[in-house]
Amino acid sequence: MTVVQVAKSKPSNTTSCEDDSGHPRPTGQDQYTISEVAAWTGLSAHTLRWYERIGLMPHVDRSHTGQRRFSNRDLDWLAFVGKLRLTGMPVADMVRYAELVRSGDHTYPDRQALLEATRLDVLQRIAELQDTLTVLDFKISTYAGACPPRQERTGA
Amino acid sequence: MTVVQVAKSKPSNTTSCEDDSGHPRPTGQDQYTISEVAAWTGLSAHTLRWYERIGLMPHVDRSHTGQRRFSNRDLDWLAFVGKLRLTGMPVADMVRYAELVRSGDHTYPDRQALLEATRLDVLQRIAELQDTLTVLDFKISTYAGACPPRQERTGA
DNA sequence: TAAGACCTTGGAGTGCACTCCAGGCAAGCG
DNA sequence: CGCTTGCCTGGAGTGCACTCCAAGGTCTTA
Repeated sequence: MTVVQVAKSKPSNTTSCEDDSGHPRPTGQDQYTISEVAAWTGLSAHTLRWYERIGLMPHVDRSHTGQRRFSNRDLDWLAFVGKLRLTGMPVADMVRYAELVRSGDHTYPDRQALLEATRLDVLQRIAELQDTLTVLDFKISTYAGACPPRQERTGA
Repeated sequence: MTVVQVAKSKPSNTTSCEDDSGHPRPTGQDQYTISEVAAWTGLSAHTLRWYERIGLMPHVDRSHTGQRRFSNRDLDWLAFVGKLRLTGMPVADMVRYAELVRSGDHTYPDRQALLEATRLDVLQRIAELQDTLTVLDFKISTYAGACPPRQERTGA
């Protein structure tokens, strides 16, 4: 039934306290133009500016002429936001999380709660998807000729 | 993608060649008003009418006064559509599938191809979600106090 | 120094999937 | 009979997440 497995928590080779925020970036620099970041993240430059405007990005550095210069830290944040986005979290909630981060260390419990709620959502969505997979596989097998669905009785 | 909301549907344990399109429905009848169907599917009456309008539903029977009377077959179809919706398939694609069904048996290969493509999407989405789970678990573990992230270096 | 690619802004526009509204018909009840 | 509840229609409105535009400044390469 083509199961893809649920919720294995991370393989975790790096379980140390040190995170990996310093890993090498595209150009090896710490200054990226908006189009470089767009290419790297897959987001459009429009979207990156929009993220900043709505408070989903910390304030991005500017060159002396006012152009954005993204740092590696910004890229890390964007990568994380990309993960949150994949979970289906609404942008408004991501903004809320960003606000918590900006508010300082005393928001740790709130942030943890938010991520845990998200985690539960993800778990549920995975379960739903696996359920659809079962249905899909069944339908596909009927179309595969093993069992021609006379008259499309289920309507599908 | 952002798949939102559910619409819990029948468990459907029968996996034989015989489909289960005749199993007992809420009231045991074969005639349901739009509000009964809305309650049962979790969709709004508005949405059900809209589905019919855009061609996502086969033509629904009407009472002598023109009110919709949904059949068990309609409910089956709706349950399947709910599954497709959970996969994140755009409504336009579901309509396309519905058109194939209406076109007759010679569209089996197309339908199969469509479902197989969807299946692959689902597999990929599950993989993505499991990936986000890894990230989420790691973040949560840092907030859990085992290892307070000094200075929020990763930005999260 | 000039062309052309790239960046800036606020605000307007887009596409999707609903969601609601106005105005009206129909059935059941006291 | 009037009242309430439920349903009908076409079309307009909503919320989200972008996406694009106009008008202009900047950077790079020839």
